[in-house]
Amino acid sequence: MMGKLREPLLECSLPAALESMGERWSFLILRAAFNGLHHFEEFQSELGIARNILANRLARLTDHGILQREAMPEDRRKIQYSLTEKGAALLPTMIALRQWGERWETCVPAFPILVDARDRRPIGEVAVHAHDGRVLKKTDLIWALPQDIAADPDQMQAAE
Amino acid sequence: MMGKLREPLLECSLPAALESMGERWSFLILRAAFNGLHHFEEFQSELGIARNILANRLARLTDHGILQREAMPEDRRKIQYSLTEKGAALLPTMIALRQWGERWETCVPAFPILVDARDRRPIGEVAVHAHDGRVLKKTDLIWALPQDIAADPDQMQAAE
DNA sequence: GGTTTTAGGTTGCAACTGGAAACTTATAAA
DNA sequence: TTTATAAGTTTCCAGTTGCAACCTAAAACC
Repeated sequence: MMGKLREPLLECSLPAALESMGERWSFLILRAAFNGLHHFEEFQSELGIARNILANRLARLTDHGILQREAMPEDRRKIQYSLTEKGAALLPTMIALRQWGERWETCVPAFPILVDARDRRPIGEVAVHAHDGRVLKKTDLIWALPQDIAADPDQMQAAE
Repeated sequence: MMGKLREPLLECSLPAALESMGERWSFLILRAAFNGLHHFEEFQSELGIARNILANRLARLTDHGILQREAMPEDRRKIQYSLTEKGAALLPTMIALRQWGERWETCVPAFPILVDARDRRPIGEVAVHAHDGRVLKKTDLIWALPQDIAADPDQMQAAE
């Protein structure tokens, strides 16, 4: 990830991502949503978060299109919060952070264990992969300008 | 990620991970470190962060073993901050969050582009993979108890 | 149809956290 | 010896968070 070229540190998408997810509780609320929680009181009692902060975060996550709120038809007092496509797209980030915490902070395997529903085998470690599937480390990455990027063989074939 | 079984929402490794990385600026400082920044003034001028907060975050990240600090031998005023192995292990999390921001927030491809140093081709999307490499979505995941986990074929072979 | 219950919030207030700018300390350069 | 510089500290103020108590609109009960 070294080299002369460097990422512009403040115009990139990471600050944009942190705009919606960088506040305290946001990740924990998101995880609760991934775990099937849907209602204000569920979040409140499971997480032990203050009600005003929870209300604030749910509104913020909804504003950012990460959660969607919908009044339940059978009891219109009940609001169901559920992940949007955009919210669900945070799955790899969340699992990556969880795996990191497991490996480097708690140092105990999570319990219960997250497995592939199809074959009930544990999921792999989230990693950065090359186009061909090799796992890449920090030192394997560099920044490149569009013209320095190797062409996709499929595209080359199509162009021939 | 549904089913009767659910993750204990407050004893898991995610809160532990957020303990060190959940504060404002932590991720941006980490990213700057990945981009080869090493010194207080570099972080300060690149990120525009308040000096006291920067000092606080650098100390916190150092305490948590994510960065290490070392006075440079040629100029002992200069402190070099660099990523530890533990800090470098946050690479997949950071790339995942960046890719998410790129896809769902800024909606423009990052520039410059992160490529594999070996073949200069863009890196893949960070995703959750099954043991055999299939990409898993939220609905493909379930929580399992140790006894419900399918055995690893390699281990089975070894046991036979 | 009037009272009660409940989900999902607000409000008020104390404690904590974040930021800008000035100040400090140790080291190095002139 | 003075001056400059890296890396913080300190001060002060504004904004955010957390907790408890209160509010409100929609069901549910009678």
